[in-house]
Amino acid sequence: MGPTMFDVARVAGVSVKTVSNVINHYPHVRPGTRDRVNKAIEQLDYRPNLSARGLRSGRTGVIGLTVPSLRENYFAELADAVIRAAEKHGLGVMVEQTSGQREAELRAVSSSRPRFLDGLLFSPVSLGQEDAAALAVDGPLVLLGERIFGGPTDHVTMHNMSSAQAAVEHLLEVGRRRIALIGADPREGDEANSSNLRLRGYLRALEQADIAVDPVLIRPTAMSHWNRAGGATAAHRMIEEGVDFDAVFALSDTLGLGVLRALGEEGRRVPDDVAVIGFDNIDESQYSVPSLTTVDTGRDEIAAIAVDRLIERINEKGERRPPETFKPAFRIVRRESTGFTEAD
Amino acid sequence: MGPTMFDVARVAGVSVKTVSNVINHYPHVRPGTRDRVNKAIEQLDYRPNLSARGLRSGRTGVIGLTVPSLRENYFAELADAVIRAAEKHGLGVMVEQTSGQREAELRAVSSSRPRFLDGLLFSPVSLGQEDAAALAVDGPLVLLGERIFGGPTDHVTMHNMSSAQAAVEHLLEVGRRRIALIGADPREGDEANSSNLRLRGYLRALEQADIAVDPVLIRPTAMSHWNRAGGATAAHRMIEEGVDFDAVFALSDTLGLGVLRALGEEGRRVPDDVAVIGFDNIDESQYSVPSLTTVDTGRDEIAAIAVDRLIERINEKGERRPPETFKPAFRIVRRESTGFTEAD
DNA sequence: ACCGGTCTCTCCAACGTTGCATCGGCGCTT
DNA sequence: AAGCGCCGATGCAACGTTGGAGAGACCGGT
Repeated sequence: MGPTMFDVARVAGVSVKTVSNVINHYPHVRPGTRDRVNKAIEQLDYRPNLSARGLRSGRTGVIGLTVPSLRENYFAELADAVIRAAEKHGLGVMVEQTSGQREAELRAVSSSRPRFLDGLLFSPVSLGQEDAAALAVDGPLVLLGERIFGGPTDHVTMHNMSSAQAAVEHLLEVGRRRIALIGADPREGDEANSSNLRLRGYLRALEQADIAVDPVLIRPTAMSHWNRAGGATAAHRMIEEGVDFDAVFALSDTLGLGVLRALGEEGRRVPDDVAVIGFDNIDESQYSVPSLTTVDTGRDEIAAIAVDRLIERINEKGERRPPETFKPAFRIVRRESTGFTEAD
Repeated sequence: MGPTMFDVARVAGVSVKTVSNVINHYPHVRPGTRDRVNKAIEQLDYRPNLSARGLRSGRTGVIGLTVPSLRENYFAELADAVIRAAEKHGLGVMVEQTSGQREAELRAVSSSRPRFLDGLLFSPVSLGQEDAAALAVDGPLVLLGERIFGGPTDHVTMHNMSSAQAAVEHLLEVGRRRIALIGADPREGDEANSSNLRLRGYLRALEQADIAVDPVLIRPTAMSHWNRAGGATAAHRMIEEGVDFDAVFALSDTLGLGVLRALGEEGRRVPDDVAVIGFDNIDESQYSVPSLTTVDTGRDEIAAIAVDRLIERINEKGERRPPETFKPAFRIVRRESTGFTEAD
């Protein structure tokens, strides 16, 4: 066990409380005293014991980030952004994975999670609107994603509908008319999830361009198959069925990368025969062959906002600000898969 | 603030310590008492305060994982594996990123890191053999990767040399003779890092096949450019220089994916004109066009071993086992980029 | 019936830190 | 010169938990 405040106090010739005051930047400490204490801290390589601090003050300086899986590039990059944002505020990040399982997601927000996180950033994929109540408990919580709206917590999401609309408009601009959508929600209903919101943007873009919607172009893919394999399968099947299309709007980049692969295997040239746009702007899309045009949803900003809101909630005393929803700006990143060569 | 042991004790009609005993599976508690306590715990939704436990027992149940960046697929997948392995033992994982910077790496193992992690898994890229001493401090530590050998800690690494040799032998088996190596260390010396160890495997394979080494085929790439862009650049340059080659051994999958892209752009067919093998077996390599043959280095096993060793160190009392090095088995995963269609 | 040992549970103290109360001294106002 | 308020520092208690010691009940062997 390392040195404690007591040791620092002894070396600096002050009381333990004064050491605490210096560390916490309490203003009424004479510069000379402060220096002596800091020198002693350095000399002993003293570091505060976060357990003790957490016990006494109720703060540990650690927040949680709960995502489906770091193997999905989007979430790995989100985690990277969150860790960077948290670090700026001196917070550590404990990462938990749910594999997208309902069980695990419920566990993450409620019981059995030991008490020691100052707050939680939570990106559910299985919990839905009907579980909004489950989020009412358990300390500062900021929600990421679009599974649950109007819940009791702050919520950082993205301009799903308008950015999807812009994506489709981009395909229209490059002259496409038979635009397939890959990644539609295979379930009934119009629950406000990523799929359905982006679908609405697609429909709206077509409507405004006076293009009739052909249901055969709307290709369902369960969220659990929102990966390269799922995208490839969907594209293969569409071709197998003889569907006529000259563009694909993939509802995620990984779906889009799978589509690119399948189109290559089927001998369709991208973008000549088929233009493809993805969604998320993961690092990888920049390096695929061809590179993938996509929607940048402002991931870094999402992370920064989420961390800021969470910190605000953590510091909240009695008066509680009502829950808010935040949506950073998006932009279309034009790349080879829609006929451009330079990004940005 | 939630219920405490005191509340549970009151409801169950026992002492606080008995509650503690039940929670910690102390054997001498009557089943009836245990049930009453468990019922009270459930009823109150009691969860232990890890700060208090950590303060009293010196354990927090959280380990650290320090990697360069989660944006690199290899490390994202490693983090995934570590988190899963740790979860099996009831441990949480706090992830820190260093961006591969020496400063940040030194900070991670030594001062300023607040005391509350039970132990640390550390994967340095900038620290080298000369920094081995810096690792002597600061509690349980298990090293990942091949930057530092013979240090004062346990070390989980991989069969770099023999698996690289096997990779090159695979290329020889499919009839290639002019095998380029992309990702060599541009610096002088033969420090035992990933690059140089894999280079040795390459050299040994050629030697055993009685093929002369052509230095022009050994292409340097700084570790900081071990990504798709770096691989693409290296391949482009090699073609620009008019180098004759019929295979590429990329020292990482991301380098290999960049090579695939560049070869496509240059009109070289893979595997017909050039066979390519990567290293790491990241998820993505399975879905590239063409899919990338690679070396699976046993990432899950690395994570499991590392967590197990770390836990063992954490539980170590006085007698210290001398530091050990572990290397899980590897295997070659044959895919399209060397002329195979089925993985496994 | 007695004794030693085991089982079940309890009491007390301690982990390292910070919130609160307080205290002497100094400078400024009246 | 007395009073007031601020500055700089201190001491004490408390956060929720667990280690250790120990008390009483119970058991089996003699």
